Amino acid sequence: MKENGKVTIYDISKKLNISAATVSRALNNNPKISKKTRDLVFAAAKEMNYKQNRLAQALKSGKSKNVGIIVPYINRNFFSSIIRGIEEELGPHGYHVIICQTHEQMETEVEQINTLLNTQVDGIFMSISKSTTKTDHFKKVLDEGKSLIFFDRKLDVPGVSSVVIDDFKAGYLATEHLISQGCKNIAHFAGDLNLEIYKNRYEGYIKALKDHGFQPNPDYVVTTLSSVESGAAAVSKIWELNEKPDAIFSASDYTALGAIQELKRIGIRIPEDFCISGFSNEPFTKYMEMPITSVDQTPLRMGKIAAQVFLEQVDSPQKLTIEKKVVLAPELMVRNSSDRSLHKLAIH
Amino acid sequence: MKENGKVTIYDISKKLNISAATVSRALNNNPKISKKTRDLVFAAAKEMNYKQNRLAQALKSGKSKNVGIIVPYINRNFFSSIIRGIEEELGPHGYHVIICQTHEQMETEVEQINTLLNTQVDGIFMSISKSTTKTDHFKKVLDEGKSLIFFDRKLDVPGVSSVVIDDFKAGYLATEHLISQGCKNIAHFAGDLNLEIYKNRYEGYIKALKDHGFQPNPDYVVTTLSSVESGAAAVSKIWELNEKPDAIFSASDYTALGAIQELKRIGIRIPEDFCISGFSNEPFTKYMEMPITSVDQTPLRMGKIAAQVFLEQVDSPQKLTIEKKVVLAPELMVRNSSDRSLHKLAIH
DNA sequence: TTGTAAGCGTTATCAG
DNA sequence: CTGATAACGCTTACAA
Repeated sequence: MKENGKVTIYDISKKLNISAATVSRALNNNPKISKKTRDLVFAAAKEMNYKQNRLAQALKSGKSKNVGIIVPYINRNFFSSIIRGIEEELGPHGYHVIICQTHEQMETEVEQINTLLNTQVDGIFMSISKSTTKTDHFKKVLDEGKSLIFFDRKLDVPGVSSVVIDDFKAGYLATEHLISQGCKNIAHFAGDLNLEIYKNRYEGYIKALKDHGFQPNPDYVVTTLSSVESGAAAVSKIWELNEKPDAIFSASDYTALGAIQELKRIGIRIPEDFCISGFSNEPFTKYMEMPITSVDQTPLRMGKIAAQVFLEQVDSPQKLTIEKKVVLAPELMVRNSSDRSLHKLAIH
Repeated sequence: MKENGKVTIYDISKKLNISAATVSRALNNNPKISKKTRDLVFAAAKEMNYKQNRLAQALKSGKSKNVGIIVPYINRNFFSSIIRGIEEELGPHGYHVIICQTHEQMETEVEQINTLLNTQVDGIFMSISKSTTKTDHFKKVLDEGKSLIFFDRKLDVPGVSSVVIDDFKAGYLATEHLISQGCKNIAHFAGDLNLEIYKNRYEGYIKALKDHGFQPNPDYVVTTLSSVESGAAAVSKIWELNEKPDAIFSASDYTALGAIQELKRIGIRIPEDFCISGFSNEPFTKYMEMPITSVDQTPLRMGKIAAQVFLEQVDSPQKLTIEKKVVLAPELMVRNSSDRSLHKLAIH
């Protein structure tokens, strides 16, 4: 029957003694085809194990029904959850998702964008790398008439849509929460302040302090890498101060964890003496013996919404002019590391 | 200059007054092209911002330079790490990876395979869903002359290559380790024994017991879901036995965590009174206050090796006959939850 | 060394 | 309602 899985509409047309065009129309449920031939075609297609060649379709139509997703690393919970959200939203619409990693290198990012464009994706979703400063490669995507959507980490580029969480609000909420627990000297473990997300978290922290009558203390702000070791080191650093903090709002769950470990090591009781909040709601935060308060960025939702923004754009005729900025509300997950309500009696 | 990013070799050929064929050859560094025209073509291509259309290339050559990866869920650390491994190995060879999820449904798995074949991927990597029993859809892939590679969860299908870890050995190692810590009554929290991986872990556990002179006790084997709650429930169950166990080899890190929480709740000291080992080396296991012993499945390496197997096959002319079975060695990560060496003095 | 022309599998246009 | 034909952008015999 089939020689090597290469059945085309042409084969069907020969078998039925009709033209390939008719077969194509029948397969696409073109209304001008008689029910009779349509049934005939479907039957033959099934029998001959025919499969549409999406490559040919794509070449003809100019739409590949593929989208690209570029992230620093695939195997970070936050990113893989976003990818999952995009896939689940776009899959039912017939799209496939192609995944690329930048390893935080701008150079790689540029390259990935180029190969994705070569491959004729219909759009690109991405979180920019930490080292990205230029924006030429983003403009190229728009020049080709494809939509570009940033999620989480973005840069302001005209014409580019974005879906992010309100990092400012997240920083504000977390800090306010610590204040509500009675903390007076709140430190902040910040990420790279050149990245918008970290800067916003920092500014939310500052604003919350001021709004509640606290004077921000620059000594209390430590820039850290997102790692356990970095968190422990940062605690050592602030512990040298005369007036020691009694809380930390950390922009990373990993540094928060490192901080907790170090604080315990030097005999500080949490949350009685010291409260702490992380950021990202990494899976491990809720599994700890002392679950860590953290900000949930709702990555699954973020992915789904990014996908919806994309769908709106491809369906729209004047797509290039659309530029949608979605800002999602973060969710503070209060857990033992900062929840004194359970310890109130013990304190006094 | 460029109207809408649609520059083709034809545009270049017109501009240079040469044929499109020559342009194509020049771009592909065909040696029969004079250096002069080659340089001219490259210069013009760059100036006109020409981009190869990989779709057209793919249609012509029959190779899309895309591969599909099908997993139950993208945002599981184990799977996303494998995907990362595949991407990093295949990227430099010009391949893109397309990702699909099955949500553990065989029906979805069949569908995903079909759409991937429609889209002309050059090969498919996958971990089968829990509910998969049939193998027709796998045969279809082979019938189309594409290579199919299973990783971790597999079924035996002639012609399909696979990369897995030695789950039997992993079960054996973990159990033997618990025995070496002095445990006498070792329970096993098993996964669905219809899946090869869980059956092998179970059998490794049984074999280790026997090899060390212990009589396996069916009451000590509890089938669990991979969840924290399920782990706690399983502990309650074995705690009803007259002769209570003094160790657990759990086929999942989540059940191991649930077990630890429940054991602590009822006042059991770990590892002094009770040792426990999980499976998968989930990130949280090492971050716990009491880090959990676990089996590392080296997913990154697994992905890279799966990719290498694929590359060998596409390069080979007789690809269909090749069937490679790779079995990787697991790594037992011994941590506090089962390490009595630090507590020896305290015990006696 | 370069040009001509056919073809990869579809779909759209134009006839009939 | 159906057929012929061109075209999407590229590669590759076959010629020149």
